[in-house]
Amino acid sequence: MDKRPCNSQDVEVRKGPWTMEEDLILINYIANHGEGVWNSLAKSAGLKRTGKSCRLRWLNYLRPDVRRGNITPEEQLLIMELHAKWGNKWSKIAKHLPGRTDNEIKNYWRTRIQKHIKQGENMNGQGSSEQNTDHQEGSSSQMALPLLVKQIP
DNA sequence: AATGGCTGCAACCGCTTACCA
DNA sequence: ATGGTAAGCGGTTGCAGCCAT
Repeated sequence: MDKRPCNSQDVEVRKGPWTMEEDLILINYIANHGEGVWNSLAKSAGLKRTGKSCRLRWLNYLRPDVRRGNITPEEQLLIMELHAKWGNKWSKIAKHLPGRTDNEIKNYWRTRIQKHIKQGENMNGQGSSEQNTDHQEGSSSQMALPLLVKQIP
């Protein structure tokens, strides 16, 4: 993948944060034509973005059914249960949380839950090595689960 | 009021998987 | 059966905003 641009016309590829104008172009284009092959979609819509970038933006932010922020305690519990079961299979987990994206769940896990698990482990005085912070921690996250539900507002 | 550190989120990168000719 | 292409996925990074000093 990630081949060179096949013609010299599309030299300019924008990166970084999306502007409101770009968002609108993408939303309108998909509203009129639907999702398709992302690379050609990006071109046809006149966006100077890669198809990959368009897809990510659409799935994680622009889709009408995306719910943002305010992860409920129920969702949090579910995330933890599913993570204990499957590990870092974020997209799989996201499928069980309607309106939530894998990126959001991943971020939520890494920034909040993981931190609390570490704190919990430290409180146990184990000081256990940091190797098991990720998918190996299935068991430890399960143990920390009740603690977390109380701790996270 | 200024500033330095921390946190959380959006977006990118690189690898893997699925599909098609 | 094989090679090429697009999509999907997970990990990582950059940066804006917040908070403590």
